[in-house]
Amino acid sequence: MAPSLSTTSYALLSLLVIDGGTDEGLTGYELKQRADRTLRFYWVSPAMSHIYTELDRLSSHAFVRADEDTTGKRTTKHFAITPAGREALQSWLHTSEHEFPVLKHPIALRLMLGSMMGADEVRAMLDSYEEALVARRRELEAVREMLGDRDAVAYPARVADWGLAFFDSEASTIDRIRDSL
Amino acid sequence: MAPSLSTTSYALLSLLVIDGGTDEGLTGYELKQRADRTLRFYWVSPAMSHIYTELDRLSSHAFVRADEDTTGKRTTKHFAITPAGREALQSWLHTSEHEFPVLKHPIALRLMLGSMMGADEVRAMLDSYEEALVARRRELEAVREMLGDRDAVAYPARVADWGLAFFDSEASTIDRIRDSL
DNA sequence: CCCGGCTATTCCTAACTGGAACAGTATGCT
DNA sequence: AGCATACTGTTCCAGTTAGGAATAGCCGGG
Repeated sequence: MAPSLSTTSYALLSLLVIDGGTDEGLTGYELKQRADRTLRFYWVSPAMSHIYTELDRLSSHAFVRADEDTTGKRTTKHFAITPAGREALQSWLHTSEHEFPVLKHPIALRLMLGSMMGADEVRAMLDSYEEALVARRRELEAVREMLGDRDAVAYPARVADWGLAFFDSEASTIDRIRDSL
Repeated sequence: MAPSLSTTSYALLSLLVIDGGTDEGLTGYELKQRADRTLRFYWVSPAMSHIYTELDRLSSHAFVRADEDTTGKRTTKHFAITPAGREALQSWLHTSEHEFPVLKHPIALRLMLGSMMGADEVRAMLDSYEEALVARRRELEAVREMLGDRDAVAYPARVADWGLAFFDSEASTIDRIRDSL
């Protein structure tokens, strides 16, 4: 029955619910910006090309409606979620198969070969990861602050807190490993 | 100069250093088993077909040597890292940009839409994630125990500890979110 | 008016997944 | 010994996901 879409498809659909629910939908470009701002913290930031192919797919299932805007010389498309799309999202939320998170951690991968690097280089690597982590945390903090404690966005706020906790856990792991060298 | 390989290529190369360093190399099949046991905790567990294509690629760069075993009726190939391969791995460790970790978190993604699910269903989802987390943690604990506190595997042990810390952080986040519902 | 940066989309290629198909090997049972 | 079964090992194919570059209109300031 329900066509099996990829998780990223549903992620985009959920962006259309959260960010594009009120007005007349978002362009692929805008969707990319929303994804870069929030989705990337707990999923991926899909490539532009990927977003457009997913939108085509969603469109073919009538889960999104594509409104062409031909006012200028260029026709741009605004995508909005349809009732069928909301239904599909609902039934996906209810399915009990919850996949386990996947962590692709290049730093841990390199740390595995620490003996080929030497303690100094390992320390330098951890330092630069810590810096990147601080920067990334600040970006997420900004998102978190924008959410505030409004009831309407209580769940997104919880997800943001989750991300912050992850960053903090990473930071303290870095400290512990550095001390162990 | 250095042909740019994917991170997964280097990950497989590092498995050949760690697991296949002493004897005469590993088969693609064995490599898959090693990957399933350790690599998946901080990177991915590549599909068999992917492993073989990467081995072909590594072979074409002479970073691995393919020894054909024709003793039985079937010829199997054992792959061992070459000095050139070690060099490539070294220079990857030293030179390349350290990408930021990517976390693909289906549970967080669904939690985002918690208001479409209702508190009970959210709780159920968190419960089942917690269970999966406990199981996964146990598997990693087993790996960690096998490593012990031998100096030779001090770095892999640190990576395993990192993974355990991540699981613990996830568990406590689940608790906190459940309390907030 | 033209230059640079933003908006918007498309195309091409590479990375990666999953499944099926095929075949040899080791084991344990009757 | 014969046989079933599970494990080992490899290849092929079809599809999905991802990244980069190319293209082009839009929009403000000097």
